[in-house]
Amino acid sequence: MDIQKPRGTRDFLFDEMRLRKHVENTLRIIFEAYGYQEIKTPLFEDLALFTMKSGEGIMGQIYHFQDKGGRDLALRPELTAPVARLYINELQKKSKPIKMYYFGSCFRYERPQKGRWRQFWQLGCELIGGKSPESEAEIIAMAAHCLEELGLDDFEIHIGNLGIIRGILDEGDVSKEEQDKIMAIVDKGEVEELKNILKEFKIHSNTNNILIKLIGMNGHRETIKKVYELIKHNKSASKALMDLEELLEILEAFGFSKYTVNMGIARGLDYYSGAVFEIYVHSLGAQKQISGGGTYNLIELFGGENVESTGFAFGFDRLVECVKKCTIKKPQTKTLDVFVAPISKNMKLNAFKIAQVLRKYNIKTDVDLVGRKLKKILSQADSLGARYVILVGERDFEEGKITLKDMESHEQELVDILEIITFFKGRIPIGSPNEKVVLETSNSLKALKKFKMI
RNA sequence: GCCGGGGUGGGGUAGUUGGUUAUCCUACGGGACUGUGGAUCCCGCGACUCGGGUUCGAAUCUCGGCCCCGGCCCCA
Repeated sequence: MDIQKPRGTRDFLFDEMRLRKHVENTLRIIFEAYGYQEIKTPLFEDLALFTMKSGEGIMGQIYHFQDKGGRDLALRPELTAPVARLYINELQKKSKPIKMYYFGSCFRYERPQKGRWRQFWQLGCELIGGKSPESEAEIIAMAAHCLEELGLDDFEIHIGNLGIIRGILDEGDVSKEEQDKIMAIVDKGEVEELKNILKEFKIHSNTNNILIKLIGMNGHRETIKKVYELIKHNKSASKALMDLEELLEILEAFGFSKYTVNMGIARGLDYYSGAVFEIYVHSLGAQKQISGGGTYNLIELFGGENVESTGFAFGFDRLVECVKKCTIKKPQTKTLDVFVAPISKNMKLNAFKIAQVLRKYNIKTDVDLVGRKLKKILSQADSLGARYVILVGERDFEEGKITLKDMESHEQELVDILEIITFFKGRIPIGSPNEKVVLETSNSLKALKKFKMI
């Protein structure tokens, strides 16, 4: 029987996991440097959590099932809603702002393609109860910080504010439903399609013209002025534009100014209310967006108080792809520092004892478990990338010594059993166990030495 | 859901106008080598994605499924 992994899922092997862990740890450190604390929510939730937010339309892409109790459950397709739920359940009365981050996999039943899988990972955060342009700016600065720390430089951060288009549409007396449809098409960036739907909805030509011009506008900070000329007659759109300008000003104070102002960012969903941003890496191909976020009002939708919330998430898998292609290679940590090789069978137990001492010092140590010949053991140690091999042989052992072989220089030297840890100090990363363990290991080595001296 | 390209040992491949025992490299296991790794030699292991059809005979032709790759749709 040949069982394959489910479509759109992946196995990650050693090298891949090492890279993923590197990316994960890098981001964790930065998120925590900005004061975020990690949370974890269930892998599956009540189905309604996801349908009430986005409507039944998303059902086609949800992994949905009934448990033995007949409950309708769903593997989470994203993490924003679960985090909002967690906030309502647990954190409503905490002092604001609350900063939390998460890392976990999500599931969507979609056609797999480059940059898109059925199980994928998101690493993101939510900032609940912050003030608007400040929180947004800090979050965008943090996102940029992450990318820079990972050594990426071909990313683009596009920032917009939904209040601008909404303001114009309100002014044109466009209904809520029609607005949402229009926003969805703006998000796609299809100008022709937009023209058609504006015609279909019989939108006033004045509003129409402004919109068409507006969504094509993007650039650096000077774009604000151009947009202002276009929409200055509209009070709420102007207010949103001012917010956006303030955001940019703060963002620059936070040290990031490589942004692109983009009026065409709409994020598709109607619960976004203020600033929105998306990050692209064009070299990724069709699925080039690695991150998206903004300010939204989801908590109220779920029955909480009206509290402003800003958040974003990285498409973790896509981020890893970027890092993979990036020329700046991270220093590769050795998977193994030491391999302990008994030269003859009767040295086996001694080899185990020595290995165990090294492990107490957090030295990455492996030892022969299958009783192979020395030649094979060395070959094994070599293919594992071991930096050193400790040869435990009878002749050396008679003198209370072992042979320490440097696999890179091919040199070897006799080292006193009691000096093993000392030998490694300064050569490989070494832990500092507590006093009790130090004493134990030291006694263990002494016993080993005495054992053979007799 | 749609379009296109694919699927031969663990990895990479040759073979595909149908015709012996399916090629080579690598990896892996063992040995030559009883205390010294990446070398060499020998031995071993191991594959035609699955199912139906055509045929005396299918890895090869044909149909369908599954899976992979790229794209469309979608993308909370």
